[in-house]
Amino acid sequence: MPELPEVETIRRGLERGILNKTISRIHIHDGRVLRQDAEDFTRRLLKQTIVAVSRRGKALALSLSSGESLVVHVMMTGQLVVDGGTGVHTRVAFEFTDGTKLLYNDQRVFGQLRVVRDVGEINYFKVIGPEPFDKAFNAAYITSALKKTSRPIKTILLDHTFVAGIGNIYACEVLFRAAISPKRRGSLIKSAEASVLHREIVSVLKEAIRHGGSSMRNYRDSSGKKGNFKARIRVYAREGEPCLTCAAGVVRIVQSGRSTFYCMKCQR
DNA sequence: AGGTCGACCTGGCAGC
DNA sequence: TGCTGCCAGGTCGACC
Repeated sequence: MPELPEVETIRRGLERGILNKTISRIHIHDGRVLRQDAEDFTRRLLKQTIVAVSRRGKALALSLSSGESLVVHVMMTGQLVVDGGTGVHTRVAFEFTDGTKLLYNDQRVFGQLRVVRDVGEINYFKVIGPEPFDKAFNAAYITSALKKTSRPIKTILLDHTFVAGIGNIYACEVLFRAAISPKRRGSLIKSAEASVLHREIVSVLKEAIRHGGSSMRNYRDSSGKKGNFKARIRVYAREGEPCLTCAAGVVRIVQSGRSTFYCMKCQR
C-alpha cells in the first residue's frame, strides 16, 4: 500500500480521530499481524490513552500514556479506519471509552502491529534514512550517496536506508518529472541532476499529501476515503498510454523484481 | 560488501 | 463457468 503521502494522510486523520482517546477493548481477529504475543499486546494497550501520532518513513507510531508506543506498518494493503464497520479483512479492532472504534484492516496480512517501550527497538527505525523534508536530505547528501553505488537510480529511490518513504509509485513519478531514466546508475548521476531529483522528490511528495495520497487498489485514509493524487499520476501503471509530454508510449520494465514505468524519450 | 531474488499472503483480472 | 498464471503502494533474510 501506502507510501509516505498515504501514511502521512492516515497520520493526520488519526490525529483528528483518536488523539486523547482511551482504549477500552481490543478484538484480535487475526493474530498474524501481531509481532508479539496477543496477551502481551492487549495487556500493554488496555486503558492506554493515545497521546500523539507520529510517522517515520512508512511506519506510524501511536504514543501511549504509559510512555510505550504502538507501532503500525501497514505494508501493502493495511488500513487504519476510524469508526468504520468491521469487514472481512478486519484483523484487529480497538474500542475507545467514548464508544468509537479504530479498525486495522489488511487484505494480505503483511502489515505489522507491535507495542514497544522505545521505537528504537525496531530494526526499521534503526536503519531508515533521512525524511525527504528534513534538512539533512539535500542535494549534497544525494550526490555523495549516489557516488558510491552502481545500482539503478529507481532501485536506490526505493531503498529506505537512502531516503525514507518513497515507494514504487512515487519513485516512477519523481524520475519522470526529473527526466532521468530509471536505469541510470547512481554513480552516473551528475550533481546538477541530484538537485533536480531533490526538488522533484520534495515537490511530488508534498503535492501527493495535499491531494490525500494515491489509491491504486486498496489504499484508504482513516475515514475510509480514497486519495485523489491518482488523477495527477503521469507514468505509474500507464503502460502503452501516451507520455503526457511527448506522446510516445509509456513503457513498463522490471527492476529488482518490481514494475517501473517511464518514457524512453523524455527520460535519459 | 553490495546487489538481487524469493518469501510472506490474499484476491482481482485477463486469457484460454 | 472455471481454471491458471500474473500482478499488486513493502520489507527482510538468504544467497551469489
